[in-house]
Formats: sequence, C-alpha cells, structure tokens
Amino acid sequence: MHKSLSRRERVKLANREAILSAAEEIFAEKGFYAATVDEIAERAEFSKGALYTYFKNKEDIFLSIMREKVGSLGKKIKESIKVGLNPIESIENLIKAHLEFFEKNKEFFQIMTSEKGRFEMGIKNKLRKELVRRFQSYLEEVEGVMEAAVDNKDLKSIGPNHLAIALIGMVHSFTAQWILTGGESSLMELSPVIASLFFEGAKG
Amino acid sequence: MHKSLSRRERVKLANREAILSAAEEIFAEKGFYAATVDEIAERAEFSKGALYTYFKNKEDIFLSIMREKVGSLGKKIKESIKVGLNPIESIENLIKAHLEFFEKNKEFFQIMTSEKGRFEMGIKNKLRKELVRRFQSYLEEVEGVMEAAVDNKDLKSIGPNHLAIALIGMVHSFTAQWILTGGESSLMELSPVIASLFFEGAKG
Amino acid sequence: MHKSLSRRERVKLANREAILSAAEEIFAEKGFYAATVDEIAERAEFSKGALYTYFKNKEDIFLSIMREKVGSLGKKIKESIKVGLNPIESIENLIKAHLEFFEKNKEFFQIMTSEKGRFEMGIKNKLRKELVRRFQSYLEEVEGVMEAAVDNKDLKSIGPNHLAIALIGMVHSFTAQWILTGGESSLMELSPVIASLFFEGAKG
Amino acid sequence: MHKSLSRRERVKLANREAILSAAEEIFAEKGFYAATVDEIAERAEFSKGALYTYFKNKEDIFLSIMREKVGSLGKKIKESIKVGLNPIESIENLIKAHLEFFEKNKEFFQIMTSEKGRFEMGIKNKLRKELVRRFQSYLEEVEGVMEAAVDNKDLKSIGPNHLAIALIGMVHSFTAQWILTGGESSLMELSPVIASLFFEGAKG
DNA sequence: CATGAATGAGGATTCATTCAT
DNA sequence: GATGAATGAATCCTCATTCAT
Repeated sequence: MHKSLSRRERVKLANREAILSAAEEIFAEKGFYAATVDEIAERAEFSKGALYTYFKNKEDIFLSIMREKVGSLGKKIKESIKVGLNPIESIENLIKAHLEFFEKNKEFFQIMTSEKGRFEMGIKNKLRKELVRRFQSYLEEVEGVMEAAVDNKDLKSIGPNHLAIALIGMVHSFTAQWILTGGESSLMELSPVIASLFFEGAKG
Repeated sequence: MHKSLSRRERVKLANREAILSAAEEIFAEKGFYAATVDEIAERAEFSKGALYTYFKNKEDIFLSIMREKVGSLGKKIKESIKVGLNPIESIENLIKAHLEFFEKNKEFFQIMTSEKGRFEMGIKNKLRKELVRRFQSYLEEVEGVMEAAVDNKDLKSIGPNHLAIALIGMVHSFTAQWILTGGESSLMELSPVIASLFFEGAKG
Repeated sequence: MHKSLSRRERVKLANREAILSAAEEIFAEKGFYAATVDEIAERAEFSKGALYTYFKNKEDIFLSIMREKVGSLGKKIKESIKVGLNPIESIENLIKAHLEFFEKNKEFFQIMTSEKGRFEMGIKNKLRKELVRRFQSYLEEVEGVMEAAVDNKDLKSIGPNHLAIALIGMVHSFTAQWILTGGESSLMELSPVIASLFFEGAKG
Repeated sequence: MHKSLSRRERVKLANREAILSAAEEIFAEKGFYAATVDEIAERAEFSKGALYTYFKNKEDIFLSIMREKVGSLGKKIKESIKVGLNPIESIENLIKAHLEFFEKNKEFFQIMTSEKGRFEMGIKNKLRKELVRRFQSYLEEVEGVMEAAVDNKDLKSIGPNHLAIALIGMVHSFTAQWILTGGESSLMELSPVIASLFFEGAKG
C-alpha cells in the first residue's frame, strides 16, 4: 500500500491519521463543542497551527473522522451481508460485523450516538450532506437484508424498516452498555445473545 | 398540591417551569454547549439576569431539566410495572409507558441520548451524581421486571440485564427513528410491534 | 437635543461616541488592519467585550466612523455652497468649509486618505456601499458648484469634473502637509492662498 | 549595466525583481497588512521560503519596493527639471514626468498614497529613515524649481513650499481619479489641463 | 427583585517566520 | 539553495456570569 507515495507524502498521511486519531479520542470524551483545538493538538503532539495545514478547521477534522468511519462501517456491513449463504446467516454476520466494528471503534460509537442528531441539523455543508447520505445508505443496506429474509420467509412479514430498527437498536444498546461498564471484556461474545433475542425473542 | 404556597411562591414556581421548558427546547435543538443563556432567556421571555435568580448557572438549568425528567420517567416506569397482572403484562405496560413518555418528551429524549455519555464523565458535582443514580435506578427497575419474568418462566433464562438492555435498545431505536421522520404519527402505535419482536422474535 | 432619551439611553449614546472617538484615533495612527480591538477598547476605557455590545465587529466600528464623518463633511459642503451669493463666493466658502472640517477632523482625514481605496474594493457589504455612495454625492456636490460657475462665465469652460479634482487635490494636499508638520498652526489661514492659486493661478 | 555580474548573480537579481513586482501588485490591491507572504510567493511563483533568501522579512519587501520607486521617481523629477530652458518649461516638464511615472506605476501610486502616513510613524528602522529622506528630497526638488521660478518672476511671490504643495496636490488628485475610473485612457493627456490650471488658474 | 450593560477568560483561526530535508 | 511543513504569537470574537441601577 502507498507504494507510489514519496516519503514526504507518507509522512503527511501518517500525521493526518495521528491528528484524526487524537481528535477522535477528544471528541468521544467531550463532544464536538467542548473539545478544543488546543487539546486535540496537544494530544496529537502537534502545534495548533499544524492542524490547520491538514484540515480547514475544527469542523473539517470532525467530519473527516465521521466520513471515514461511517464509510468504513458501511463497507464492513455490506461485506458481512454478502458472505452469508442465506438471509439468516447474513443477519448473523451483520450482527458480528457491527460488534466487531464498534469494539475497535469505541470512540466513534460514542461520537456517533451523541452527535448524530446534531449534524443533521442545518445542513448547508457539502461534507455534512455527504455524511448523512452515507448514514442513510448504511441503514438501507440493513433494510435490504431484512427484506430478503422476509421474502425468503425466514422472517415474519414485518416491515423491513421495523426489523432493521429493532436489530440496530439492540446492537447499539448492548454496545453502549459494554462501553459504560468499561469496555474490557469482548463485545463480540454477545453476538449469539443478540441473534437469539432477535430471531427467537425473549419468551420462554 | 402546592396547597401551602403563597401566591408569590406559586409565581416563582411557574416562572421556573417556563424557563426550564424554554431551555429544554433549546438544549434539544443545539445541545448543551451550543445553547446560549441569552437564547434561553429570550425564548423564555425573561431577562438574562432573571435566569440567575432561579438557577445557579447554565449547568444547573440543564441538570434541573434532566433530574425532573429522569425522575418522572422512572416514576412512570415503576407505576406501569405495578399495574400489570403478571410479568408479561408488566413488560407490555413498560413498553407503552416508555413510548407514551417519549412521545410527550421528544426534547428530553434528544437531550438524553446525546448528552448522557457526557454528564457521566468527571462527576464532581452533587447534582450529577444524583442524576446518574436516578438513571441507574430506572435501569434496575426494568431489570427487576425481567428478573421476575424469568423466575416466573415467562421469559427464557437469559440474564435480566441483557433482557433489559435489549428491550430498552429497541424502544430507544424506534423512538429515535420516529423523531427523525418528523414525530408526527403516533409513537405509541408501535407498542405491539415492539412487544411482539421482543417476546416472539423476528423469525417466521 | 436628546430631550426624549432616558438617562440609560443617553449613557449608551455617550459610550458609543467614546468608543468611536477612541477608535478614530487608533485607526488614524495605524490603519484598519494594524489597529487592534484590544487597543481601541483600552483607549476607550472599556472592556473588549463592551465594544461588541455597541458594534457588530471591528469593521462595523470603522464604517460607523466613516459613515458619520463622510455624512457630516457632505453636509458642511452643501451648506457652505448655499451660503455664497455667487459661484465664486460659493467656491471660497467651499474651501473654507473643507479646511475647517479637516482642522477639526485630522484623524478622519488620515483615515480617509489612506483607507479610501481599500473600502471600495470587494463591496459586498451594505454599509460599504452606502459609504461609497456618500462619497460620490460629496464629489458631485463640488462638481455642481463648478458647473454653475462655468455657466455663469465665472470660470473658464473647463470640465467641471476637472475643476473639482483640481480644487480638491489642492485642499487635500495642503491639509496633508499641515498634518505632517504637526497640525499646530491654523489650517484655515491657508484658505486665501488656496483660493488665489485656484482662481488666478501661480503665474506672476 | 550589470556588466560585471556572473550568470548566477544575474539570475538572483531577476528573481528579486520578479518578487518585488508580484509584491507590488498585492500591496496595491490589499495594502501592507492584508497582503500575505503566501500570496506574494504564489503570485511570484516562488516558494515562501525563497522570499526569505531574497528579503529579510515582509517589511523588507515592502520597503524595497518603496525605496526603489521613490528613488526612481525622484530621479525622473530631477531629470525633467534640468531639461527645461526656463523655470516655466521646467515645471511643465515636471508635470509631464509625474504623470508619465504614475501612468507606468499605478500600483506604486496606490501604495504610496495609502501607506505613506503609516511608515512615517515610529521610525526606528534604517530603511524607513532612508525612505523618508528620499521623499523629502523629492519634495525639495520640486520646491527648488518653484523658488527659481519665483526668483525669475515667472511665478507670483508665493512661498515655494505652497506652490509645490499646490502642484503636487493637483497632480495626485488627477492621478487618483484616473486610477479610480479604470486607468485606461492616457493620464499624460491631462498634462496641459494641469499646467493651465496651475499657471493661469480657473477664473474665466 | 429585575434588568441588561460590562466584563474577561477562553477559543478558533491566521500568518510571518523558521528550519529540517 | 529551495521547499513547504511546523510553529506559536497575535487577534478577533463569543458568551457565561456579575453587578450597578
């Protein structure tokens, strides 16, 4: 990878990543507003000014993180779905992919759940629009499998939209709880519990 | 209620409520940081100074809203549980109570989901501690019904904690989606869908 | 004057004037960019923040000064012209009015001559547009007298535009020199010299 | 000229000129403060760092332009005066030389008129001092012709200082107006108008 | 008590200048 | 020498909080 990049270009790319990584932590801890550019710069071990050679402004840093992560989540989800032999297996893979992604991206999960509502408001901004589009496409992906499963009589004929909301709600809820209790144990271990509850329900 | 309050005291109480109500809107729209005291004062049709006779500072306004709402939600939940003849019915009531509450308190739901993570950090503050305690007691309440249902063999013997997380996750997810799509139709109508998915699962 | 203003309103107006007066000095000394809001605040004996209750931003302070002064200069010029019994006398009055105004408004003269070119560029701004309009109307006023004088055969039939440029150039040049040499003696005393040179020329 | 310069030295000199020329444009457009080193470097098609091998700092670039131009203007003026057969002709030549110079150096004229007042303040700097000295010598040159003309009874016995101020004021005013209206037509054509107004005055 | 002007700490951003490559 | 990334001082502006009237 990066075969064709000059050393200088590779350094720039690495620095960019370092800044984004530091910013992700701070944004997760404090949210967009309370996070300060100074603090991000300090955590990234760069001067304040350096951030502005890599990003247009604070919002650009934020949206760059979100764009990358949302895109990456979407890709993982898509891949997980394709791998399944049948809709049920696809959904099981979907759950696993979600948990795996959030386990590696705790900070992003926190940012996403707390700032999502915010960046959908007052969308004048190209980047913001693109971001919202990516989110939607991710949801549609999940709805897609649900629809396939319903068509295949694997799932009850409930609106795929509702099925998607229910599953994602459970996944997010378990993830949030896992983070709240320290995020130490393995989140992926919960995959069977979630699958079982989603498919079979809780009734004894 | 308020039997023993003088007229002056009643006015003060009403003003307090008016301020909190205005603040709730602003906080829901913009989040804690982006909301300005000026804007809250204007929306509440009070002078900025007046807010400071009713509340110690901006955080105090915020936590007052949260305390009241979290307390109120907890109370509703407790009541809903008690009314049920058996654990299953209690859980059905629990779902309805949730949806009813969020339908009336959209703004609070938005604030809660976006700021919850934040005010759990750096809890030096009495009010914050109390708030977190209230949240926990609300969760424990839900876990309580789940435990009863498991004991009663109404639900599979899954950890009550997991059952609570799953149900709350679904409820929050449906609520969030409802708000995102405008919050016009009735949220409570979704109660049977959620109950069915929770009890019976999605499998056809 | 200000009969109908409450005390508070009068104080506000006085404060506004104090800020503008301090700003005028600083802008004259350093120009728009080098002048800092901090310095203006300090000179005005207000806090930095206070300036922002009176003015939208630094540019607003600057344009407020210019607007008032340009308007005031224009008014003086118009009045001076009207008072003359004939075009020649009107022009003499015009010269006197100019010198009198600049003598009292050294700082404005300096700002005007150094920033004029600047605020004509990139006029996106209502205030800037209005300002340029006022400047033009002042020039047209001077051209107006010249035209009358030419029509009346008091002046050679040179384009009134050229006559206006020549006279204003001389007036500005004498003013600039007067300021450069300390601005102590009376500028108005130069009125006959300028009038003589303008009307009779330098040739012996 | 530059006979004894090596190729390397000639390149350096050419680069220096290219930078100064680019800087002159930017300074004329925006003034000293609003002009950025980045922009100058870009316009000159050099790296930012390169500018600092040719000039000590931003002020050095600015003062280098001014020094060269002021010196050049002074030289032209001196030459124009010498060529005249008598004082009157010398003054006519002086006017022509001025207009010719400003026609070729619009940018410098703009910089000069807007920044002149500024760099006379707080002169701690050798370069600045030298610059002010050059300006003064240019004025003295003009005063010199005026004195000669007065002595020769070609002009009224008005102080040569006043005569110089009046003439220069007119020249600058016409130049400023010419630039304001686009600077397309020939500025030099105005030479007879200015001479006539200066010598004979405006009276009909 | 209510008001809203004043305060000033805090934060985002710019840009001249330096310096490692 | 040339480059342009990095620096950080400087600056504008915001806004929670205070306090004189």
